[in-house]
Amino acid sequence: MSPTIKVLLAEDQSMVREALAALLGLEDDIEVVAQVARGDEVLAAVREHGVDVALLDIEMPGCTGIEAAAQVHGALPAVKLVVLTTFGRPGYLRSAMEAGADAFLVKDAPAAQLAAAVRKVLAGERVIDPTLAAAALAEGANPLTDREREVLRAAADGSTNAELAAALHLSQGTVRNYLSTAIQKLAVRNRAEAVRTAREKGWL
Amino acid sequence: MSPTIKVLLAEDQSMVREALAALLGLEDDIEVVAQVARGDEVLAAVREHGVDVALLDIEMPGCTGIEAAAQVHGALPAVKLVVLTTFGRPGYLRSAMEAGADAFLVKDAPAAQLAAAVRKVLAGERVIDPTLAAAALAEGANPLTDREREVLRAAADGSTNAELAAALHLSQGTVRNYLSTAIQKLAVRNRAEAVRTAREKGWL
DNA sequence: GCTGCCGGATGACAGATGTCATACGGCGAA
DNA sequence: TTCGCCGTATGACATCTGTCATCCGGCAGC
Repeated sequence: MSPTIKVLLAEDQSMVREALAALLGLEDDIEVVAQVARGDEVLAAVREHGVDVALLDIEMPGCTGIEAAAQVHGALPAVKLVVLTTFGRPGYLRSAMEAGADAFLVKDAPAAQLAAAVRKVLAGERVIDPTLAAAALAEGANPLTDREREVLRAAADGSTNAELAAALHLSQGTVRNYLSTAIQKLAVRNRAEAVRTAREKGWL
Repeated sequence: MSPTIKVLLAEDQSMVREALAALLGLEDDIEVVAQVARGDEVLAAVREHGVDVALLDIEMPGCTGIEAAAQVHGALPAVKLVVLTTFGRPGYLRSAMEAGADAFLVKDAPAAQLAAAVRKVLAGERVIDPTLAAAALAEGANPLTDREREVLRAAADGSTNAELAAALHLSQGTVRNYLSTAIQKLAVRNRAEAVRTAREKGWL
């Protein structure tokens, strides 16, 4: 009856990407018309191929799937967006939704949900794992300020205060202040734990 | 001519696992006869289904794909082992080979290499990315002692010296000594960097 | 039987990190 | 307009971390 659904797949690991394409290729009503390996190639590819639904992994070089989703949503609001991720972090779900995503799937969900989600978003539905949705709501919003987040992100690789200060054009004392407040807000005891929990919650 | 190749797929993320199954299902001479999501279910499944080739992801609950490979290699040496991983860490390659793996593939290699590797290992070949092999050789062996590795692994989540000491039944001073030697061996400047580089090299 | 290395420990010291009080300009909400 | 928060900064202080020298018992290799 209706023409096939044109899907774009954005995922950096070729093997996974092509495997997902094979999976979707088994569906009669779905056609993978484009594949990209970088977040910053998504928008152009969506435009070029007249994509109906974009399937976006979060962790990608160039820019994240969430940023790509925001770009597509801004430029072509009719395109449906499915965000697909390894990590079921509530903060990711929240950001994805704010970026205009229509569905949020974790990669350890059954494969059948992928094609199902594609059809549902095209029908105007939103697809979100209820457990994750609950977790996202229960956890509340990111308590970190922009600067705190930046400093924490920069500190994630084990850089010292002096290096952070140089990299962010701040004084060492200020760096310590930000880390200190971040540590308190996250209710942890040092920067390493702060990085860890912020990551887990998708707040980084 | 020859009967189909019986393959087992071990990978914890359902969506990826089933997608890889779909991919391999497109090949006439390959049949995915078993899928497991945990490392500790591999050996039993290999036995039960008379598997020819086991495809093992490294990061899995239960036990790692490398440990699973060692088990299978010990119990059923005729079974060919393909280790598949997200991270092309030279240390992983080294451990995989020591565990008896016949092939080592990274997930960002083209999908076609998967079926190709399955056929090659069955023909007695070994399949290893030459760049990775070079990196593994260039890097040398893991310089960390068992204890240093344990302490570093335990320190990875940001635990303080006191917690590490308690968890590992050591004195705080000893914990600091191990971390200090690990930091020197890895040529870095603090425990966070040590964790980071040890992870990168697959030495953790 | 030495010589090394590993696991384990102590003490001392320097430098890094975390906390707190305090300050100032800007900006948004009440 | 006043209050509060953010970004930025300083100084002082306590604690944590990293380094080093030194020690012990055990065990492997020469």
